Amino acid sequence: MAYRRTDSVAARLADTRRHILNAARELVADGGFAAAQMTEVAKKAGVATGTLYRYFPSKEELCRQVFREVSAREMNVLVTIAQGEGSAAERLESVLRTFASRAIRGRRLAFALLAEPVDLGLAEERARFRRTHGEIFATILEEGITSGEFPSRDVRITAACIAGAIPTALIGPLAPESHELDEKSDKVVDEIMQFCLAGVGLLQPRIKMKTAEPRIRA
Amino acid sequence: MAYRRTDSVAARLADTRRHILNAARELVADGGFAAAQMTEVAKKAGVATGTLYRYFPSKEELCRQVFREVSAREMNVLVTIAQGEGSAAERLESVLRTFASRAIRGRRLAFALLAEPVDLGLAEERARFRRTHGEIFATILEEGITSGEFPSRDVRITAACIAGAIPTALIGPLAPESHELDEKSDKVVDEIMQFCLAGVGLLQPRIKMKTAEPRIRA
DNA sequence: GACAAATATGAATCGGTGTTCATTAAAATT
DNA sequence: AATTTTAATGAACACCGATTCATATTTGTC
Repeated sequence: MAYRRTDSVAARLADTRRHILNAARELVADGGFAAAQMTEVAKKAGVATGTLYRYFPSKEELCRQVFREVSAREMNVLVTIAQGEGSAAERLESVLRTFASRAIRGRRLAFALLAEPVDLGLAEERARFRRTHGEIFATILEEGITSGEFPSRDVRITAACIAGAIPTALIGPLAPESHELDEKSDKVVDEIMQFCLAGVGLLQPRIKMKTAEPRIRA
Repeated sequence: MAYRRTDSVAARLADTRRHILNAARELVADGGFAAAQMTEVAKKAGVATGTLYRYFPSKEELCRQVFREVSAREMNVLVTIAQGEGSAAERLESVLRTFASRAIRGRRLAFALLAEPVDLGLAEERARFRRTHGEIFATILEEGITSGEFPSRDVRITAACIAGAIPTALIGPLAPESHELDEKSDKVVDEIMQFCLAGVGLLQPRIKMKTAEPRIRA
């Protein structure tokens, strides 16, 4: 009779796969994707390099997977807020603040996702990531326009502007070394939000300065 | 007696150097920096690969030089406008429109400068490029705030927002293949400007829709 | 024209990483 | 226990473009 994959084996395989992904993510989290070399990933995961290729067809796919997992977490947070309670303006405000302040907290990872020089494959994932951000913003904008909270605009373009403005404004401060943000971060976030909210044409951009920071861990 | 470099030789050397830079720039202009391989540059410039290394210490330096030349041209255009006649609001408007519409015209080159995945060395040049954009915007903003045209803001952060918003909003459309812009470009530019001008808090953002396009070639 | 110095050449080399694969170990079936 | 199938190993390999360097050519002096 032929060989049959036992549950316990399947579990161990899944476990190894997780280990590999976690190892890769940790490397990325403190050295960027540049630090995610196959040898290092293998070492950190406690497997041989060849083993990596039993779980992922190539380095590119492994990295993409890491990118997707990390970015999916961020996007879920934003989507939850975007689809939650409150007026469009309130939700936009909350989404923007969350985006920015989470990026600041998870600096290195955020830098890797948003700004680190990466190769073609990852650049593609990054583009997807940006596009999704844009869609989240665009949805809220549409609702806000419908409800009369915002003036009429091309929501795609406006959303793209927001999706570009936030990371760029954060990048100087986001650079792996800079600790400049540890004190001024609130101010930076407020300033960015003011720009974006005014940009969409929100008429009373009174920013709630004392909103509690999002409590989900990075 | 010792050898002495003749004028005619000096001229020829300078000429070769130019040829190399031009060849590289042309490759970048229609294939991005990825297409600027030393072999290709040499072929296009009509010299041997080894010769390249008599003029530039490394590929990185050659590419940086190309980046600087191309970006300097763009920045000069913007600086000229920024330091020109008119109210801060008018100049900001003009700078933004020029930035965006020039990027659209020189699509491939703009994409290479602003968005193409590049290696560390070029990423550094790109960061410098962005920073300079920011400074140009920031200067105008400061003047506008002083003159009372804009509300008071942190000009560095606001400028960074603008410097990020424009390229990102253009990127989808800027991607090498997309011809989507050939028709809609005016609309896209207007929409981006509306966002940015509103973002800085310009109170009457009546955009001059019929401003002549800048006439300097890309 | 002869000699020396500078310049150009391009095939061969090098370097760094991702990937492979012959071999070994582990797990499942009879 | 023997046999077969799957999983893991890691040293060797492959790749690919940047870089080098021994050689040839051109230019400058006497």
